[in-house]
Amino acid sequence: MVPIHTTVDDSIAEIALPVPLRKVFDYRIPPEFRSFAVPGTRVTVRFGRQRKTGLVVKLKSFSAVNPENLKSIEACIDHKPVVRERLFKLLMWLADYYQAPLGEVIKLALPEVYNPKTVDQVLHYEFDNKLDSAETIHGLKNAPKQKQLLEFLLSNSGPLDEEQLKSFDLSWRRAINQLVLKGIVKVQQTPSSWSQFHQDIEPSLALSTNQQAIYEEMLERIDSFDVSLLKGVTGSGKTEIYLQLAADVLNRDKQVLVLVPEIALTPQLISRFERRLGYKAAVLHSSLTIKSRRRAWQAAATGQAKVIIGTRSAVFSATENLGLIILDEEHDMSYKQQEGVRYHARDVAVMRAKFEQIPILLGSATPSLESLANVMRDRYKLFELNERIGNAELPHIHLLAMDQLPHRQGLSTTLVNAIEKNLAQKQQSLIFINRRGYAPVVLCKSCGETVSCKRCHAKLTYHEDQLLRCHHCGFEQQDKNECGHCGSDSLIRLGQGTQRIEATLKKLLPQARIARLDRDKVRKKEQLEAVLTDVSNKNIDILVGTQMLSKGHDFSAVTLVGVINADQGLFGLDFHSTETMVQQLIQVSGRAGRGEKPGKVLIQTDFPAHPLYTYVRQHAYIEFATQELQLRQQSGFPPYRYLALLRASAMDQQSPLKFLSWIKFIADELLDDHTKIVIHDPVFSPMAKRGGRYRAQMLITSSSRIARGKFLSQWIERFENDKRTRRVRWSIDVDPLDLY
DNA sequence: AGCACGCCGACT
DNA sequence: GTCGGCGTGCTC
Repeated sequence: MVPIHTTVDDSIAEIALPVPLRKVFDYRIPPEFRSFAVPGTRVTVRFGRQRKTGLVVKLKSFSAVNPENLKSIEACIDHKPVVRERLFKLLMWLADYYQAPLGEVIKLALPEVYNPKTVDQVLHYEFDNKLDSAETIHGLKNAPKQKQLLEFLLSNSGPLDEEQLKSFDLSWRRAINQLVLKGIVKVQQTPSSWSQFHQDIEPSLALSTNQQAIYEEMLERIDSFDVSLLKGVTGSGKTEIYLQLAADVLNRDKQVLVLVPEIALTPQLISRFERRLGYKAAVLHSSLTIKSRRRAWQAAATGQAKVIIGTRSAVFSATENLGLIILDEEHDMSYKQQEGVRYHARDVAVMRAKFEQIPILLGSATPSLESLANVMRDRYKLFELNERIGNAELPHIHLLAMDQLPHRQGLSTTLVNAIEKNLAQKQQSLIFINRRGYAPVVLCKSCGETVSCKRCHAKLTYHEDQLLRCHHCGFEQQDKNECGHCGSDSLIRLGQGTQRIEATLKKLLPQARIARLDRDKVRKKEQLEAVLTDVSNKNIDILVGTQMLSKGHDFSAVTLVGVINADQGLFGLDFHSTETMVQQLIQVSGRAGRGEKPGKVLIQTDFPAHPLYTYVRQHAYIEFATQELQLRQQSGFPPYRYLALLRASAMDQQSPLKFLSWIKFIADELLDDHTKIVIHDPVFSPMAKRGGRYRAQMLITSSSRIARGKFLSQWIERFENDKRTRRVRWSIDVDPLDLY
């Protein structure tokens, strides 16, 4: 056969566009753009009748699309790739693994990429020195704000950037714009600069023998892909190992990426890394302003920022020369995105380390069962720090059998007495309860009905501000005196939330300074900081809160921890709930007695004989995990089988189930071999109605990750474009954590 | 997701 | 008569 000779000219580009379509689109590259339109650069294209910014994924010479239908790239935005190859590979892996459209993944990971206006520029403002300053200031006597701002500007030599002006006054922009309009102040655009170094540096601490051994072994693995799992009880000095390892990587002129759970990203943590490592950290998290996020992102991407600290989505930050990833509290569920592209930042971080050929360090006092299973499979290397630094001992954990103890309003007298004694000794106590609000149930005594949400199958929680709130959809209504069913006025508020516990404690211990920490109290980050500062300055004796309390905050002076209502996790619906419960109990216990004085933990329970509490009491986490892993294996749950959950919702009750039954039928046709993939029957979700929509779901389990991936993409392709699909809202969750 | 086309109801 | 509701179809 005569070979067909054709020129490979790479005149076609595959473009990823920010649309929820599981494909890339082919466009012709006009000759004048050939040198610019390379993978990782942004281009403008006509898409249907719209104009869109897209990212070049790859080049090719032929397209399967009819040449008449091919459009051309309109313009190139960049002169060099904004997403470099390794990161790009990671995003493509992610789109494939989580069954998400590539364009969506790019939008999620790099929200700025699709904004064509993204430029690395900062505005600087300067007094126009052709004018006479004294005269100009006098002329502004009727505009005090502008006058003040101008004086501030003049008191500094040279131009000031937006950050600096913000420090003068939060409403600076209005005034400066006026000054610019009047021609008093000149604006300049200059490339943003990043001041790399942090001023005051703290020396490193001496490592214990154990820490030193771990550190040295990790150091040997610093030049290649390697996953280390550092299991260290609270107060055992995990962070010191992070810091010293990070310092070594920085000395090799490489960057360090530090990932933490959302709630743990506090100024204290950032400043600790900065002071110890000597570099200013680029901080990335979801609630930053676009401008400061862009600055930090740019600093990381250009390699100016050596230390990058962030939450979940920071796992995607572009880097110049990444040398190490540290992921703290690796068991924390907030690493899993629970909407849209449902990725798990821990798993993505490990993949990223693999693509970058660098080590990754996962740390936790209570490692996830997935990670421990990976240790058993020899994929991760386990390091353990089982003792606390210095003289600190692990806290003593006692169970309070609620059926045998007098109690009122959910508080046993034993616990109250212990708090009181602690208070008398001027020591702090922490009370942990996993429920917000005042009372989780409002019940009519005469007809037995409870007040529930109109939009969800859930009971409304009574809050102190006389409002009944739904904790699932945000619905609120005024508290009323009459029962909606029988009209009687005998409504009672049952059960305890954080607010009622706080109120009861205030009544019982009027001399105590009590604070509360939950989502209602601390809506904003600053409020959280304020409470934490109050606690560490010893302005608070008793802190009542939800699991927010268990996340990484160092309350060094707390010597007593009380846990109310710990039993919820014992009979949870999820395969995951016992793991989470034990982790939470051990994590809150870890808040007790990190300083000189020993800590005490009191757990109120109705089931003191339950075996889970034995593990908790003995701090036997690894033993618990080993046992639990056996159960997971026997019952066919992760990490031994791989799951995917298909969810569907609609305004009417029947459509979601109908849809799922239909796609199950398609799946059964697709699968000739049922040994590797099992599709469960569609069922209503445990909370069948939420936010006004009816929900159903279907679980898929597989013994093979690869088989699951192949099946899912074939399956989705079959049903996603069918008009029956459009009657429902559907989503796929690969490796789901919540099965509801 | 957007955006258009298209076919039905209730308004100046 | 037409303004606008959202069902359906398409985007290289």
